[in-house]
Amino acid sequence: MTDSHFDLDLFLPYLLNQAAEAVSREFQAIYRERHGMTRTQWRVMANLGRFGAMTARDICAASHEEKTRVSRAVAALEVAGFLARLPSDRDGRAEILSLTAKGLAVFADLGQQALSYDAGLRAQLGAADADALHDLLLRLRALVPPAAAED
Amino acid sequence: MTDSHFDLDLFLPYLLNQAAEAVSREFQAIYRERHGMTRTQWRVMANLGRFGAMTARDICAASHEEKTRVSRAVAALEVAGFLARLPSDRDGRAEILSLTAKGLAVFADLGQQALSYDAGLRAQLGAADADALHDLLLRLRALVPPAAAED
DNA sequence: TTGACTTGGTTGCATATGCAACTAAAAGCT
DNA sequence: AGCTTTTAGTTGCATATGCAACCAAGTCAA
Repeated sequence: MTDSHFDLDLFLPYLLNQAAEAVSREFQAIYRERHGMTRTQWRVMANLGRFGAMTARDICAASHEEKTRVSRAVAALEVAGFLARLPSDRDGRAEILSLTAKGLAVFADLGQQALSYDAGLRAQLGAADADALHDLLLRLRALVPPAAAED
Repeated sequence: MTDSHFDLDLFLPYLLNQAAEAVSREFQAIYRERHGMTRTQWRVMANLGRFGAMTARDICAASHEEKTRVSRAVAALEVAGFLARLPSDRDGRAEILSLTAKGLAVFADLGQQALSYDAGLRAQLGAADADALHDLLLRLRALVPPAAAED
């Protein structure tokens, strides 16, 4: 991006999106075909699988997602029988979410898939470059102020 | 991603999306607020601005986008008076798209915004790291097979 | 020329999402 | 206690998108 004329192909936001879309498209096929799940649903599962029972709010905070998205994903996952809600005894508004046995099985499956997909990606990039990328992405995310929806 | 339990925060596709979304959200505010434009619309403009007159098909090929998306973006941009369609004299199906004077002005504006946004991003990452990121993203995009919709 | 297949582009339909408005429970404050 | 302000979640509405089906112009081959 040295010259004064604009070239999309040198534009970081564009490249980021292209790469993200390309990679996501591939992995999406997995959770979609195997469990009829949407990306947000998969993320919710991933959070519950990793951290155990937590509220929708916690998931929003942990995964930088908007509450509407999470709310709908949770509803769908409940219908699918992957998670259960329990009223919180500390806060009458909140609900404690946790994976059902069925949900745990799905998470185990997708977790494995994710690990191997990720490993494949890193192998193709080379370990050192993959780590560098990982690091850069974290820095980028941190650079940008959080979504307004996170208040 | 060394252990066998899956952690979303170490998952490259997830990080890629987070970073892309964070960055896009910011820049989106610009073309959205200034010209009421959607991301695909902005990309179409960017292609036309950079390459001059071309068909929708060419845009799809150049920007790895799906034809439906491009088709609708073109329709909206035409309504907004940013681009014009001319029947191709070589192919009765194709239409040659080009920016109107108004469209060129918008492109000039957004091009500048993009350049400076990109420069800001690169400055925050540091020139060397920014270049490394740029390179990694291109490699990533190339790694993944193109969308099925591109046939 | 005629018929089969490909290709540029559009449209219908179903779904995911953003945003704003809304409900109900908590917290603060006086 | 009584009142205002947050906060956890949900919902309505408008819009963007994916996918498959579709139309019309081209291409190819006999």
